[in-house]
Amino acid sequence: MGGRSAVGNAEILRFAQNDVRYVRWEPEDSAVMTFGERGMAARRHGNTESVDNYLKAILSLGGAEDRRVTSKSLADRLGVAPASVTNMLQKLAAAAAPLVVYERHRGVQLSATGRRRALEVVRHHRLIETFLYEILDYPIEEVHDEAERLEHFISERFEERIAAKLGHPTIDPHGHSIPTLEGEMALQDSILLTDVVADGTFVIESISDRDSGNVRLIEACGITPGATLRVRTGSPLEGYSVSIGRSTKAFDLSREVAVDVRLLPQSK
Amino acid sequence: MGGRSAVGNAEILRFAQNDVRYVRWEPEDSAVMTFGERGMAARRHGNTESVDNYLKAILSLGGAEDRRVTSKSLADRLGVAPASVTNMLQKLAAAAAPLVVYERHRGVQLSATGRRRALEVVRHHRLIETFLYEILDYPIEEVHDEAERLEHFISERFEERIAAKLGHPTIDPHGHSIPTLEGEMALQDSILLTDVVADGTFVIESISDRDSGNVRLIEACGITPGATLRVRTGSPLEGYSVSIGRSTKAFDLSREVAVDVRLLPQSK
DNA sequence: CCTACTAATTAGGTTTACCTAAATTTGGAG
DNA sequence: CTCCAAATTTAGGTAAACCTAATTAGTAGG
Repeated sequence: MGGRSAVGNAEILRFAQNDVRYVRWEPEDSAVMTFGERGMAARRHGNTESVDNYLKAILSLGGAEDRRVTSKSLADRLGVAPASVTNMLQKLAAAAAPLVVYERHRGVQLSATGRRRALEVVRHHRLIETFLYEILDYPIEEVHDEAERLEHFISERFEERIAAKLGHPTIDPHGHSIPTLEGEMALQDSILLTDVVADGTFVIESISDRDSGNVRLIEACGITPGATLRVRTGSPLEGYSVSIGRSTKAFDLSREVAVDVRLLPQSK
Repeated sequence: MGGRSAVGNAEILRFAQNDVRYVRWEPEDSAVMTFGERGMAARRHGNTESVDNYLKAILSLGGAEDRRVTSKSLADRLGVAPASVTNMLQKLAAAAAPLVVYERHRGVQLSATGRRRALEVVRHHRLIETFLYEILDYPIEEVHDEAERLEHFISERFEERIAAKLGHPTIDPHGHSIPTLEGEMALQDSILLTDVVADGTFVIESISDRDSGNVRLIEACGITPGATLRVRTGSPLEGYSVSIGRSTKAFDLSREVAVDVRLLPQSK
């Protein structure tokens, strides 16, 4: 608890609270209680870990606009064979309370039920990350893997308790917004560092947590959500030269690393 | 935070530290790395959740003396069919680094490797219970179920961090001792409340966490590890009349509830 | 010593979530 | 408008962990 905060600074917090659009969906069929606690395969909320992971992947790949997601992209994201994806999608779509909308050969989207569950898992993930970072003093690059495992197994009570302990945070340590209990997630229109075309100054919105090596590297430069970043683009071979705040020390980031950094236009 | 302590009072703590015998085993074959991270079924440490549960059950039913455990008792404990137990035991015994010693028709015991793993899981369970109770302010009767789920999925880092945060506790909120990182567990020679034959005064050692209803009921009477209990036995129909400390208010406990309470002889 | 009875095992199935290999589709290039 | 390569789907399998039903081993009583 020594000077760490889930929120980088006041600036980004203000932004998050003002410039927000909500994705909402009606709780049409609230219950997913089709399973009968049968063969011990169904877990805590009725979904298996695997199902949860498919839902999360579809949410993430479909983006806020809810684009159709291809089997191939899911297979790549989840590290399974395309045929496995097809099987799973068929099962998810055929269920009594379908979690996805699926048409053979034309991709999937989440159903209302599926999206609700996906956001619940994302909420768990981000609350756990925040908790590990704030309360258990995890190194930032280790929170993702632990959260990825635990997100499937915590109870509602656990979720509620850590949220309370953290003061109901809205942003996780990587700068990602935490969906609410009601399943709403704030959207921010940030851009990738790799999409910056002209030199300029930005506020760091978030860091992708997919590669822990990159996270460590990025944070080691002082690139952390809420900080100010000055970008000098296109300078060396495909890299980005950046400096933090009013520091004169510049860091060169490879394109591969830069793609994990998202920026907001400098507010004023 | 808030006057709660995993250890009932100084008395029991002193007892636990003095009157301790260790169960130790040499780390003959440290590695259980036979699995190849294959079909996604193998988890964090190589064992599946199910395997861990069998090991825990064998440890618990075999007791400190490491008695042979029957298939039937395992089936009852785990809530599975006897045939399933046989299957699993055969698999565990046949592995490259066997987790159990098993002879058909004459029960199982843990191997050195199996016991180490079982104690590790018990350590996780009890640390998590303590953590939920102390840090997340869970009601005592809810810690068991949550720990039962999470114990299989936390990393070494998580274990280490919560242990540190809690000040490396040796006893969980139910009064059970927490195995050390090295796989040693303190043994206390406590007796069941139901084994008390003559009226007397005792120190409450621990409360079984198997039935959350009983836990709530027992703790609601003020029966908590470390407290002093005066027992008046055989009074009503098979029940026990007990009172706490120097209180004059007596509670009647059914035999069914009393079996969940373990006592230490009054120290002096 | 032989018979019940219970415990334990074997045999044969199911479900979940994967995989590989062999069709199919689809969509874009020519 | 045809053809091909990439994307998908179908078909057929595997490994975990269960289950039920049928068989075999122990063991206690007569």
